[in-house]
Amino acid sequence: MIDYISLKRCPVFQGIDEKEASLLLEQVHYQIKVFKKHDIIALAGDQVKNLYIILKGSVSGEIHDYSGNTVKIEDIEAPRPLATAFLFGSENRFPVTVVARNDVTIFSMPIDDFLKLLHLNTRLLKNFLNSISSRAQFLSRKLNFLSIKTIREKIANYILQKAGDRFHSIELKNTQQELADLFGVTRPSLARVLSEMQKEKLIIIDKRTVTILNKEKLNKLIRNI
Amino acid sequence: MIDYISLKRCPVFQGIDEKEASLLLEQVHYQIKVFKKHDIIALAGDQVKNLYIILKGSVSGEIHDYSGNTVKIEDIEAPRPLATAFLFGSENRFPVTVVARNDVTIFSMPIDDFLKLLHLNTRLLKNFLNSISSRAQFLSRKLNFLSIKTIREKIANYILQKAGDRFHSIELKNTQQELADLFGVTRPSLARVLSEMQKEKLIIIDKRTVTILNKEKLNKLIRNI
DNA sequence: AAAAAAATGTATCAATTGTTACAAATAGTA
DNA sequence: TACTATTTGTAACAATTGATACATTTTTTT
Repeated sequence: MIDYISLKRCPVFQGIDEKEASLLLEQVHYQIKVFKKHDIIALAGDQVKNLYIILKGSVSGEIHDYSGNTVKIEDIEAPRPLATAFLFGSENRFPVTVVARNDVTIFSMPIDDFLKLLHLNTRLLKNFLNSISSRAQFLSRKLNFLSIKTIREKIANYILQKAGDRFHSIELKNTQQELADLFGVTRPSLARVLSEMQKEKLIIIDKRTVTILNKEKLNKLIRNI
Repeated sequence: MIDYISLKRCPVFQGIDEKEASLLLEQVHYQIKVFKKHDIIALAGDQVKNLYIILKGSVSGEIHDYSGNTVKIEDIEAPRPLATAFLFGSENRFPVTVVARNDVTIFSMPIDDFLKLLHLNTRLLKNFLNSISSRAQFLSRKLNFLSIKTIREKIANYILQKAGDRFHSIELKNTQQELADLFGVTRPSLARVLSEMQKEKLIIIDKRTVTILNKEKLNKLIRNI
């Protein structure tokens, strides 16, 4: 029997208690798979035939370049599910190669069994729909952000979003280089615009602290008035 | 009673025959709404309270930059559903403004009723999961596309994707303005780059037909070699 | 505390794209 | 066909960003 403590931490199983879960899991097939560091869990292009949930450890999603170089796309840690947005849909294949970053334990259940569970339990269905929707929403927000054209607007957007409604200053957790990557611009370009915005007294930057001097103008910037 | 012919063409209702469908639809509430060209169907930020399926016509999903610029994200045509990925999830709001591109008829059903249907019918559930997944997959591809920086690369990418492996020429279905919106650039800029690429004998454009002259170079462009 | 590494500020010049404007070509319609 | 609206081609100039380089500051390591 599976250790349900890890599983219920996963968003998909939230709000379902152990008794209910064990009743559900009795009716379907599932496996617990163990991988060691650097093991390949799935290859890019492989069909996704199972729901995977990482119970322990973390994996890395990688793309292998034409010249054999490896580009890391993202890390996924327990207790997150894997590639839920690719379980169904027209192209249900792994978009990346999944590699174990350390010792990894994975809960695996065939799609059809999972579908059965979704039918048996409303909470599970709602959870899963929420999970997959949130993923799409995340992508959509990313898309919105990328469609902002000028660096200045991106900065305003980023700062105001971080600041929320209440605060005058925010603490940056990233280096300029990381921010620049996030914005999809070069580091010197970002620094230049930050510096301009300081000269215009929109913000003050002191080390990693950004203080908002003129919230109105920042807002107008976003709205491009 | 609704004309089921349009509805069953929608991926969500695929494989469900008229008898079955009418039995299902009897148990829930739904509406048919009609819009004219340029009507706003939903504003970005509006809560998604209903499942929408386009029965007739087509709509455009747009981000309105505050300076009045419009970035078209995509066109959705009958019989596709609308914003399915935003029915659930933490932020169930329209990510884009939805505008009618012509005379549009839309089928609308409250979320709770729809959830009820998902429980009643496995095929429907599977269809819906497929739909929402495809959506996430689409967004993911879109994100990749938007992260391409130069117009030249975007064009190469677009043309090669349209062309697939076999053909030497493709037929554009969009005006330059629509393409430019899709790319998130201005129309003259797009035209300029297209013209340059013609001069460099990468492509030939005759009216709406684009002929690929140098596939290798186009490929290299994408891969940034 | 000293040395090394990383991050930041800034400058210059090149490349790309935006803005605006207008003529030419094409498509749509009476 | 003739007229109109839409689409396309192109040009000149402005604005933004990229690329590169290097000094300075800050952080991390020894």
